[in-house]
Amino acid sequence: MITVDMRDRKPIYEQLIDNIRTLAVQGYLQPDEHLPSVRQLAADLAINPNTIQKAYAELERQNVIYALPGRGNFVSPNIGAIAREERARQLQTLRVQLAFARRAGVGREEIEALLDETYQIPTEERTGDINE
Amino acid sequence: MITVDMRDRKPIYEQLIDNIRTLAVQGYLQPDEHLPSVRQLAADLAINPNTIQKAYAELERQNVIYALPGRGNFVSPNIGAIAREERARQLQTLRVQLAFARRAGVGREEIEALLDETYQIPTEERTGDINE
DNA sequence: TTAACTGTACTAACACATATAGTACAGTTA
DNA sequence: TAACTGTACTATATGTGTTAGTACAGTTAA
Repeated sequence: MITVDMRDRKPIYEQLIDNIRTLAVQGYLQPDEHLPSVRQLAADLAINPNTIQKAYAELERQNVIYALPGRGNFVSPNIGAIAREERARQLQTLRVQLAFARRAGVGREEIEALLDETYQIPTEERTGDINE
Repeated sequence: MITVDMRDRKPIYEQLIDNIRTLAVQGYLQPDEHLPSVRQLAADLAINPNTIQKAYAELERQNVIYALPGRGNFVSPNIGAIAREERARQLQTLRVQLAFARRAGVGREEIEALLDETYQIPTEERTGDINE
């Protein structure tokens, strides 16, 4: 489900970019799946079509989706490369955050406990339904 | 050393807040140490005094520093509570980032490797010199 | 006492990013 | 043909961050 949070400090178009890329990378959107049109998604989320267009344009630049003028926007078929990039980015962000945590006085044992917690919960189900 | 990065998306006053709080919490600034005056720091960093004032005001609100009108701004003597808050915040941020990393497909072993890397490097030296 | 510091409180102006509103045009589809 | 689609504009509004300038009261040292 594509959503936005108006109270979030992050701009709407960035929320959309991260949201849709995550959905695509994690398999909640199938390759070549037809995304909602600019005007339709704008109506659904009650925001301006220009904002949707801005997000779609950036997602196309990132090769997460592709556009066929007159037809619509579609999920990129080779999402694997995007997934690898996303994975690398999350790993790098985690590396930085680990350093911050250590400098703040967090002990390794505490992080191990967090790891247990994080990997305890089983992986979520994936379907082709965009609304999940 | 108090610094700002003009290219950073984060506002200058927020950089200053995080920067100074980190220096205080990690012992690079001593309790009751005299901070640079609003006008002096503005001159050093080549930014507007109002921006410094905004950061100092917020740091005082967070009990990281205290102000004596006519005298200057000083590091809070009971920085311990601030340090505990900072530690909790970093832990919470780490918790969220771990969840993101897992969802992006990062395996537990990779994170264990990052942990080794993070806790391998010995702790840095701390001095009372503000310029370190 | 005076001069030079200090924090603090304003107003005004500017720059920038975000978001909205409206219009237009060309390609696609039923 | 009608109703979709993406795309490209211009204009406007808004909020945030930053700068500029002024002012006033408290502190400190010569």
